[in-house]
Amino acid sequence: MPDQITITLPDGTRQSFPRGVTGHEIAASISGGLARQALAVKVDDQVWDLHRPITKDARVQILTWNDPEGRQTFWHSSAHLMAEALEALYPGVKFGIGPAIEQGFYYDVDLGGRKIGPEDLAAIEAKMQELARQDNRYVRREVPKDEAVAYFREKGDEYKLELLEDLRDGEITFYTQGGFTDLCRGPHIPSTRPIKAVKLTNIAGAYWRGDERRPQLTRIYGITFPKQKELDEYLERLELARQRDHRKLGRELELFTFSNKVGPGLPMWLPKGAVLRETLMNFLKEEQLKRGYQPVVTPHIGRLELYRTSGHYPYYKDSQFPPMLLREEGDDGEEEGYLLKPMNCPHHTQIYADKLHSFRDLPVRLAEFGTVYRFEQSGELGGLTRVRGFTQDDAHIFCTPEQVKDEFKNVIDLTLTVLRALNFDDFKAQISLRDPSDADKYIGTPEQWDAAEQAIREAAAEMGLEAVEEKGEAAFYGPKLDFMVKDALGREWQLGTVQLDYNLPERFDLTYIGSDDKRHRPVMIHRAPFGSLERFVGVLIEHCGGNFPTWLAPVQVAVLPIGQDVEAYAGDVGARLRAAGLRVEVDTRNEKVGYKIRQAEVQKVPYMLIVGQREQEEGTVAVRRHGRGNEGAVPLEAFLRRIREEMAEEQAGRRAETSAP
RNA sequence: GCCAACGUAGCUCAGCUGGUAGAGCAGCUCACUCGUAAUGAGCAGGUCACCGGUUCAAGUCCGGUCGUUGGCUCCA
Repeated sequence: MPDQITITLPDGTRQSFPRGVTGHEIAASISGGLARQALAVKVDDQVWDLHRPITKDARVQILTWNDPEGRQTFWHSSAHLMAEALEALYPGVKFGIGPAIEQGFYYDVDLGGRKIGPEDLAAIEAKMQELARQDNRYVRREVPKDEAVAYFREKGDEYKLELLEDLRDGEITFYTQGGFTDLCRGPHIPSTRPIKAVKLTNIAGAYWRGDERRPQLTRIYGITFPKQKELDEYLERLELARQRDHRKLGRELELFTFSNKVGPGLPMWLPKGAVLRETLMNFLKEEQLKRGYQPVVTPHIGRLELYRTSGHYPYYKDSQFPPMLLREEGDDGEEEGYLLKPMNCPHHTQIYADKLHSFRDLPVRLAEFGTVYRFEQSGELGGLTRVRGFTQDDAHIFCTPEQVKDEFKNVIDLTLTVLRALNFDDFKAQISLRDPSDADKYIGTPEQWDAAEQAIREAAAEMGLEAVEEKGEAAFYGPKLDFMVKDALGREWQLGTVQLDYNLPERFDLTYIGSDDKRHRPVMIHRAPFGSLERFVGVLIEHCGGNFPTWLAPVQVAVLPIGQDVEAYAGDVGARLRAAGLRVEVDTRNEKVGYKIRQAEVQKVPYMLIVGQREQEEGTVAVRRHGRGNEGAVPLEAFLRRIREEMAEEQAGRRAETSAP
């Protein structure tokens, strides 16, 4: 064996190093700065400790704080540091698992009957910082299984013992830093020193191994940074997120509300929120008409038999409101009654089945803003993003297998139109494919699936839509294309969805007559560009921080007379704008104009028109754009042209005009 | 559904180790008639989420219920 190995760096350069070289040594050979910043090293596709010897040819990348995997390693090591602090403060504490997460880390611990609350976190943080300053190295050690078992048996940590049961001898490693040793696969950063800023963010209960029959452990969440400044920035971002929280803005802007008396998870739209919602719906209705959709309307309930046929009842009984029973179990052993609809598709199949369809009729596109009710688990409810009653911008397309690709293109075009009109520039498309190793799970033939998956792929490509493919993510009844949207704070939400369905046409025995004069099975496509109006508006509020594009703003123009002597003129301005189709409020309250401006600014009204004697004499309005301040007086007609033009451009997605928050 | 924290006026929040509630904003009234982010004064507003217990006495302590939030689990 040669004593030299070849290391390939990310830029493609190859260098020879002595066998057993460490990531740290490679970093040092590149630059002293890199060696100081290095947290871990990626060897081929695995992240390793910086001081672990590399013994064969490999691709090597030095990981720093700037690499996601570097931060993960940093946070994983921070979890160990927190565990060390907990052991110091609460002797006898037992440990579950303590991984890094997207933003920070947590550790599940058993405090043995002791309780800790948010007030204890500061002490733990202080202890962590004290320990971090000791600059203790994270030392990796391979441990025989019996020795590992003996260690945790002695320590009395049954959780680690259970974890050990699943591990094979020879694959077990311990990591020790300072006085704390943990069963851990690693990797870790070289020492505790880089952990400078510590914030423990939350305490929550979590079952051991996610199993509700197992003991409940205390999960402590935290995040750490190499610099205090970065922690400060992180906390600032969190504060910003709170400012944009749709629940807070929804109340402040009077968009929606909840009432205990109505019930949890059942949102009510206030007048301003309802305007917003209707404006969105009208926009989509127009776009759908352009694309060959036909509106339909169906009732809010359906017979249980309908949902037995569709397969939704009783299979999804747990997440449905209990049925309205007319008859308990009858002779056939089945109850009879009605169900509040959890989906619109069964109703739509019956509209399709209302008449005999020729292949010449297809595709049939049935669209409805259908309100559905699902009994989400109480712990899942939250704001508008998870509710029990919501309206889907639902449509079902019945088509031939050959038409699937064009229909997907049509829907992609529609969805992109919607996203552009709302300034969602940063979205992700995901094609969910079947898991080829589990063919039995799926309805339809492999040939059908291959064709459908290929059709979706091609549709996305031809529409210029970059989509990631996820194998095994498809539903049992068909592949799908989902749109995930990031809000302004980088959180990801699934909104729009397009799903192919082989199942329902089969279950409802839907047919069309082909050119061969025989009956054929149509394919069904479920699609919803918004997904649910409720969730979509919730995400939209957070995306724009309540500063809606002008075409959507509940109040588009506030007319603010300076004194009572110009109220008549203000009223006239308001009337003319309203006649032009704008949503206008005229503020004739007996207040100073500064106060009225503040009110309109706080309510995030896009345009304020201040009118006084001067404007009245000249037939002008003094325009003030939300967040920007006074822009001077213009004739009312000029303002009307401006705002109309702006809204048209916004809807076409040509302008990303958002006023300052 | 499970765990934890929380629940005081429409909103945001005070209320120490138990001694029957307080501010700001919003609302109403009055005065001021005002030129680009809060005019002043006054008034009114609470079964302290609900139910039960401990106590001479409960917003405060204990138990339960409901709700909210954060997690866990689930999501046609």
